[in-house]
This record gives sequence, structure tokens and C-alpha cells, in this order.
Amino acid sequence: MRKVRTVTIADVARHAGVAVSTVSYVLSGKRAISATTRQRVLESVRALGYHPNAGARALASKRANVIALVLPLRAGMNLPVLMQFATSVVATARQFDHDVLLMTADEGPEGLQRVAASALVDGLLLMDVEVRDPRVPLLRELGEPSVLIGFPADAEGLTCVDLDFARAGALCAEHLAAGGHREIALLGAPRVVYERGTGFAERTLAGFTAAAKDLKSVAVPCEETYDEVAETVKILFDQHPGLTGLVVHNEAAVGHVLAALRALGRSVPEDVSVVAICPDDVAERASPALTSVLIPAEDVGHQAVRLLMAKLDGLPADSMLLEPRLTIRESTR
Amino acid sequence: MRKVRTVTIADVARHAGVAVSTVSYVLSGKRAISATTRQRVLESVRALGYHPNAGARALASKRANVIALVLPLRAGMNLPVLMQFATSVVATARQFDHDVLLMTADEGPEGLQRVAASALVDGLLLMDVEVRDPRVPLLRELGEPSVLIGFPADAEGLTCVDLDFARAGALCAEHLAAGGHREIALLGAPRVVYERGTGFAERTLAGFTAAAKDLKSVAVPCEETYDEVAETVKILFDQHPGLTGLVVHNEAAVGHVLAALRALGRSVPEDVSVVAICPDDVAERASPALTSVLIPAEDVGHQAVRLLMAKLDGLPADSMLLEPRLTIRESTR
DNA sequence: CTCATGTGTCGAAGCGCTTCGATGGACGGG
DNA sequence: CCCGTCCATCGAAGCGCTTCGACACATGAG
Repeated sequence: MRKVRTVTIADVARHAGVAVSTVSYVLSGKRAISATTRQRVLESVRALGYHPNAGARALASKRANVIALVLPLRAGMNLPVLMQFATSVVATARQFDHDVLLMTADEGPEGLQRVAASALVDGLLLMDVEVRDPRVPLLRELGEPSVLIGFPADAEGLTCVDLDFARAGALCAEHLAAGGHREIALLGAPRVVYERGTGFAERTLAGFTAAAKDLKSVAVPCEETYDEVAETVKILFDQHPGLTGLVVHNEAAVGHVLAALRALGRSVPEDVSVVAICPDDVAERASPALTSVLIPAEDVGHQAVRLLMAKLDGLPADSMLLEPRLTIRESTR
Repeated sequence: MRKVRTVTIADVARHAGVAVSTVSYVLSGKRAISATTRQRVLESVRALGYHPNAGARALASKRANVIALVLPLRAGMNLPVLMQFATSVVATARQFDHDVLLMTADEGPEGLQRVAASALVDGLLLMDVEVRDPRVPLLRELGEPSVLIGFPADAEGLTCVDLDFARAGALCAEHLAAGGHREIALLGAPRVVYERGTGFAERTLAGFTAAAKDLKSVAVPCEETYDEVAETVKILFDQHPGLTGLVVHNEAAVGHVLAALRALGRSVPEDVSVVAICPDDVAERASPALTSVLIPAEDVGHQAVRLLMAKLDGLPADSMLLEPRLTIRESTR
């Protein structure tokens, strides 16, 4: 536990034979410094293994170079996507020389209040935003730079990023229609997700329904245990014997749906075509590999951070919807 | 975007009619303050909505009140457990008045170097530690307080926390043996996990094998796509027709294993008893509900933070193994 | 040759907090 | 009644960094 006295900017300045402020300017690039001096300073930095003290920097510059990532972590969430998302947020933030503070919703809105007021973070990234999200009013109140993943009911004045789920739902329906299917169904999120009014579920449904207006179509919520899924699928086919196309927008249930179809003796894609809205790895791991619209978690994370950084620099940042992409695999014809 | 001038400790002091240092002592409790003064100060704090500036506090006290959570996020990991874990880490850290900085392994060991040297964090929590983990030597070098989840080959002088996987493996075998099963198998993690030398997989295997020494037993790795699982299960029963007990230590494959058994016409638990090592929610969601040894992610997270906090206070902190608990459900007899 | 104009560097004043030593008053023992 | 103690509070010195204004010197225009 050698508690070495940490290297400060003063040590670097002394070592390089310049003033403290000169070192600071070399590092920040905020004033012109001659090439020779810059060289000398950078060498001293390397030689001493200098790392600026984060607290001091934050105090003096009023910028912590940290952003908060707020994950609600409620039931019925899609972990793999969330993880991909978190990873890409961290990676992108690092590119902008920022770190990421992890917050869960457990602390509630006061948590946001706290980190913002204490200047622990410069901005907020909220995930899994609901249509009627309790955090949104506070967010407006706070006036802290922020970006939301998902769209609340009133997105006026907020910066939001999301996959265009309506397009995704429509894309699935269109793909099935193009394959000649005349009667199709949407298996959605668990009932509780709709009741909570989570935007993405509703928007997918709307897009699906609109695109399927010339077909016979039906949409049902879908729980996530094998038994419930099997039940749902059975009822679905009992009530709609002519059904030949299925859109599954429920990551956790995808495997169960396929198992249930197997159990019912309906083969995919011969008897039923299945399109999923899920990450690629899930689609590829399924059997048969699923035609799917992927949730571009990586891209969403990247864009969200980009927008937040823009806001931190005082630039305008408009909301954006990311275009979905359909990948055709073995589960549709 | 009302950029209100933030409330400082000086504002509070003025409002309460005391010195700045008095406010500080009231808030930290490091010196005795009379009840009446304390009251007055606390009221001012509330009235003004004061939140100490994190940077200033870190600078002056040399404690950032932030810990780093390092998630490798590699392939073959168990996301739900990881999430539970992360959640419990955040919650526990908050109880100790600390926040959590999220780091991925992308940045490599220099990332640890960086956050430690910049005093961004007071300590490190490393997840998913491998037997031969490249981060471990650096960690020793760094001399930064840290706690590892998992045990590296040489844990000497380090503080590690983990489920006692050897006991877990043994517990499963013992449970099956007690049920009268004479020939049992372990379906483990994907092959790559063993090749990487991830400790928990090896230790489970060892515990299972030791406990099954009076039975006929076999252990095989297990991939995570349905087709591969089905294949593995089929081969397993072809080669071991007398097999009646299965231990599954692979979260992602559990569902597929049950589906494969259904497909082979073997019913659970009539023909085959199945014990899983997985979180409770997965075991409960399966059909039939699985007898399981849960991975006490929540507890691991809690203990890990507790130990780290102890170290930050200069107290000794010994490694610990958490005792597994078997829950009997419908999949064994 | 002088003066306005850059360039590159320096010194010092904070940023908001913690912490150490000092101070003043209340109190009881001698 | 004086002095030593103890308790509650205060003032001031940093913590390591950024940033502003000042300054020294070089440069080119007039």
C-alpha cells in the first residue's frame, strides 16, 4: 500500500521549468503555447505519470467531466439490450473524455436533484423513459442538461433519442404482407408494460396496426413464462385458424414462442412466419434463426451521448428517431 | 434553463448566523456541536436546499465518495445476475453515502490507473474476475483499496467475495443423490468459459464431481443456442441411458434444456430430475418451476460494498465465500 | 526609431470545502 | 476569588486546479 504522494500540476511545472498555468494551458489547449514548451511539458507529464486531480479540476472549472446514466431497472426490461446500451454509453462518453456515474431509480427524483445540485455530474442520461414519467417534470425544473432515451408524452423542449418503433412495427407487418400473408398477429410486451404506458410498446403497436390495415390483424400482450406464452399462442391460433404471420416484440418470450409453436406442431417458417423485434444475438441464437428488426442499442447510446455533449457545450440538440433495419433470416417466407 | 447561482456552505453559514466551519462540523459530525446550533444549521440547510459541492469536498477531504464498478461485459455472461448485482452495489453504496462510477473493461488496465490516480474514485469493485486475470497484478501495483467478485489464482493479500460454487455444485449432487438418483450429469457453461479458466465454472465442477464420487457422473460444457443444447442433451442420454438427474449451471441454456427434454419425450420430474444453479426468477419462470441453487447476487453486491467501505476506513477486510441455498421446487423428486 | 500589435508565459485570485489550532465563556476545585 | 478544564465555536490555511489580467519581448507598419 505504498501511499505515494500524488503528482500535482505544480510538480510537473517545476520539472518542466515553467509556470503552473502554462502546464494547464498545454493540457487544455485553451491558449497558444510554443511547440518547444509544449513538448517539454508533455514529456514531464509522461515522466512523472501525472493525472489531473478530478476534484480540483471540477472545482476550478465547474465541469466534473462526468455524466449520470439513470437506469430504472424495473421488471419486464430487456437486459441484453440495456447492457449493450450501457456499454456504448460508457465507451462514447470516454471518447469525449467523460466518465459515467451509474444511478438506479431507487433513489427517486431526489437522486437526480442531488447529483445535479452537488455538481457531481454535468448532465443526465435517462433510460427507459415512460410516456408519463415522473422524472420529466423534475427534469424541466432542474434545468440540468439531459437527454432521454424514449419519448414522454410531452417531449417539448426535451432532447429524446429512440428507435422509431412505429416504423419497426410497420416494417414487420409490411414484410409479412409482402410475403403474401393475409392474417397476422403481434405478440407484444407483458400486459403490465402497456398498463404503465411505456412508449415504445404503444408505438410499435400503432405502427403495426396502421401498416396492417389491409390485412386481418390482431395484437395481444404476452407474458414471459413458458406456460403463459404457450397458452397465449394456443388461444391465438384457436381463435384465428388462418393466422400465418407472427410479429414478436418481446425479447424474453421469443424462445418460448418458438418452443410453443414446435409443441403445437406448427413449423417455422413452413406453417408460420415469425418476425421478431430484438437484438441480433437473440435472433441468431434462436432456432430457426429469426428474421428480425434489431434494436440498435449501440447506436442509440452513441447518439444520446453525442447529443448530451453538444448540450454541455451550449449547442442546440434536437430529438431524433433512429431508422429500424430489418434482417431477413430463416423464420419467414 | 435558469442557471441559479448554486447555494454554498457560506450561504448556509450566513443564513444560520454561524461560521462556515460550524456548518461543516454539523454536517460531518466530526466535532461536538450544541443541539440548538445544530438545529438552526440544519434548518438553514433545508431552507436553502443546500447540497455540498462534490468537487470541493473531494478536494479538501481527499475522499471522492465514489467507488468504481468495473464490469468486463464479455460474451457468455449472465446478464440478469449481473444486473441484480449492479443494482445492489448501487443501493448499498448509497447507504454508505457513496456513488458508483461505471467502468467497462474496454479501457483496459490503464482505465483503473487513470481513475485511481485522478482521485475520481476512492476504491474499486471488480466483477467477473478470472483465475488468471490481467487486472490483478496492476491492482497490487496500484495499492488502491479494492474488492474482487470472484477469486483469481493468487488471492493472497486481496479481498474477494463470491458464492461458494464448490458447495453449490456439491449441494446439487447431494440433493439428487438423496432423491435416489444413481447416475447424474452436469451441464455447464459454454466451452469457451472453461477455456478462459473462469473460476466459478471450474469450482462448481469440482464440487459436483467430489460430491458425486459414489455415483455415476459425467459433466459436459453446454452452448447456448437451442440447437446445440438439444444436440448436447440428446448425445448425453444416448451415451448414458441410465441418466435420471441433471444439474444445469448455465442460465441462458436452462430454458432450452427443458424444451429439449420435452422434445425427447422425457418429462420432468417423472423421468428426469433437474436442478439448476441460477437466479430465482429464472427458476420460477421455467416450466416446471426448477429446484435451484440461487446465485445470491444481491448479497454478493452488498457484502462487496461493505468490505470495500471497511477498507476505505482502514479496517481489515477478509475474503469471504457465501453459502449457497437450495430451494426445492417442482423439477426434482 | 517609435508605436501599435501580437505571442507566449507568468502570477495570483479564486472555486467551495475540510480541518487544525485558537479563543472565549462556563464551571468547579482549591 | 483565581486558575485549570472542558465545551462550543470561530478564523484561516490550504487542497490542486483553471482562468484572468499583466507583462516581456518580438515584429512590422508608419
